[in-house]
Amino acid sequence: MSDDKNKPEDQEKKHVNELDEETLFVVSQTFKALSDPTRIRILHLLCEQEMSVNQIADTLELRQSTVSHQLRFLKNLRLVKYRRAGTTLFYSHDDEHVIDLLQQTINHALHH
Amino acid sequence: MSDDKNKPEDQEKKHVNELDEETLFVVSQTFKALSDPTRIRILHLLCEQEMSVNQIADTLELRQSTVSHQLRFLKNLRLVKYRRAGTTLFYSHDDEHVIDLLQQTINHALHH
DNA sequence: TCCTTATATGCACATATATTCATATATACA
DNA sequence: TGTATATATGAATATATGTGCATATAAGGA
Repeated sequence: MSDDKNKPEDQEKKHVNELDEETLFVVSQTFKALSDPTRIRILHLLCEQEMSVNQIADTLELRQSTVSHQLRFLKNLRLVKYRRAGTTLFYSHDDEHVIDLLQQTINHALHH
Repeated sequence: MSDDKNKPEDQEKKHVNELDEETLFVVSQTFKALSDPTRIRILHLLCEQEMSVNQIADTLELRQSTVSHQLRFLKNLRLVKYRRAGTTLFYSHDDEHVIDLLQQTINHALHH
């Protein structure tokens, strides 16, 4: 058997730019936001319409505090925003790119 | 101010299909794989070329066992594969969709 | 002001996760 | 078979994470 097959170090070695720390942080945070089933369910809801905290909790059968905690997490990453109407806060998604990643991955999972 | 603005329940309410449990699991696992800086660095390396466990460890300045543990994680999700050459295992990526998600997100982070 | 409703927050706790060390396994070769 | 090299694995540990309870805050209406 030929040696080339086992020695990728002999090939033209492409230089891979190591990711800088900030990029690494942003990327990992983005995926971390999407790695929890509860947050996925919330964002999936908000794909289509804005909803109040209690509407989300009722729809997904979650505690109000659980939803509030996760919305804070998503808000800190600027993945959701809200508008106030009296005492009610209507949340909606605020990052098209992240919603796009989520939709892609859901579709991929559904069709495979 | 008009009432409509504050009553999304008056709007035609689109029915949002709740994600089934299996889809939710697959999607969250996929993003979980990409949520750790070490795994991101490994996958980013493997975007461009296959590498042995020790090459990865040397390049990224990680312990051999750390790399091996993470590769097992990625292998279980079929995100990487390997070929054997003697005692050496050359790992490469094995899921174009996931690599695509990673590249998109890195580019997005770099350009914003 | 008092009461009600909607949401946020702090704390506690259980669970999940990433890493390391030490060691086991596997392959090649003398 | 014995040795060297490459990788995998198990146990231990420190840290991160998600959730629930209780309570605080905030806004609106009587």
